[in-house]
Amino acid sequence: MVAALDTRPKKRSRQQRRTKKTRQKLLMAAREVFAEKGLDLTRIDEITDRADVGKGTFYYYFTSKEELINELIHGMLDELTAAIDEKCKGISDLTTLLDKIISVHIEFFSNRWEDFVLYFQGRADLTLQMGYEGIETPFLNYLESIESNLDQAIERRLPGPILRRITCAVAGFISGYYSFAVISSGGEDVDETLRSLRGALVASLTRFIREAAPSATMGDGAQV
Amino acid sequence: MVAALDTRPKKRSRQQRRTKKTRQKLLMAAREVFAEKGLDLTRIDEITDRADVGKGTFYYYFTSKEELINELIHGMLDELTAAIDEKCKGISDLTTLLDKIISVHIEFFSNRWEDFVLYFQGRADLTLQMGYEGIETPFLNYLESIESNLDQAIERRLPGPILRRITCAVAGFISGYYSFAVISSGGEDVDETLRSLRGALVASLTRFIREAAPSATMGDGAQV
DNA sequence: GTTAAAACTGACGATATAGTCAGAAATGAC
DNA sequence: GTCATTTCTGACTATATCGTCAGTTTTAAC
Repeated sequence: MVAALDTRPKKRSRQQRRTKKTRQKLLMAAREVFAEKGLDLTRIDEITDRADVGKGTFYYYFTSKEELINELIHGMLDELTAAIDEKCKGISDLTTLLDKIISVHIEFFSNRWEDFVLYFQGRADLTLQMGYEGIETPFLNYLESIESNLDQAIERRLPGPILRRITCAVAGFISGYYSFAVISSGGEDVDETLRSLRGALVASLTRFIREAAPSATMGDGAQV
Repeated sequence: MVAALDTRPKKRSRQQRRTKKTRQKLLMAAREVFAEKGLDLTRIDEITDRADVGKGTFYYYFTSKEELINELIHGMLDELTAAIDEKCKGISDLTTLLDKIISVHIEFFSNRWEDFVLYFQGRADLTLQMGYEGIETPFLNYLESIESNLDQAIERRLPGPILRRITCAVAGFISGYYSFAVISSGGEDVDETLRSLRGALVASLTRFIREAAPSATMGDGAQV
């Protein structure tokens, strides 16, 4: 009962690899289909077809589409949040920080169109009264990550609600611009387009924060 | 064949009123359900139930859910676009114009949550490869309305692509902020929250445009 | 090789939704 | 009132999707 506890951890590796691979095939297939037809209209059969596994296999790994969506969005946002934390930790200059936050987003979504669709569809789902359960949490974590980094870079401590508004604005600006750029650029060069506006975006966000938090830091030189 | 052309226009008013009312009931019911469950997951029965008409009535007025969605989004965006055109026509000062554009959005969506959901869900749908047909046009009209007003207020003529980028940014910023504010404010005081940031939003957008279009107008005084 | 456990399958029954249609009810014209 | 036209109805059929499960294949352990 106790002795036989770790007989398996290494020898089973073949099976483990197969399991991991199948699971991954399902997740990747789902990401693709979601980007084509949206979360709601995607059918399980379509996912399993694309993953080239039987339908039963899906239910062997997931209990429902909802669980799958949760895992995908959670995974994507956790990764994005981690990237923000890693790249922005300790930056105390606001402009530098904003520049970093934006470039993390650009790099993250670059060549990962499916993930941006997940991000955007997930967010749209949050506007509904009856959306998918459990999506809210990773989005709040994501916001909190941005928020704590901003908090660090703004010397003066701002009241919670104001800081939160600013955070929403920063996150909203980035994704909002991104999404509209998609409509009119036909979807190709969104990264490039965003990249070219990065400087202006940073400058205006810096200004936005100073304006929204009137007494905040003005320490790093002139106003411009 | 020609003489009997306008015998009916006035006398039929009772029936006409009924028709209009029923149609309206269906549209309003759909708006509500869409805001609860999203475009895709809304079933026809749910709309007709809420509108308190038989299911067949839906198909008497619309050929499909897609047509209904088109009409709703088209109507909403046409109204928003018209409001922008009306309120912003002829404003030549960039800051004043941006302030107006933002306040039009705030006023428009104020107490019309269902319309904001339509707006946002519609936009999310545009990120998909296989979304609803015909939604793109009204969104492009909407962008063009903002664009032509911006073009007027920026003294120097900007190259098309750059102007378009700026337009996307303005539209994206507004709706992006709006949508994130919803998540963390619980959905109540979004209007108020946005209103309180309007000044900062205007200032930073002004700056953004000047930054994104380096040689653009600097005529109205200093840099700040 | 044998045996047990884990991974996988796809046909199947249950359920849900779309869209139709023959007829009912309301309205307009007289 | 009658008759014709428009509007409305909800039961019905056809179809699509879900989730299950008895059985097959693969892997691990021996």
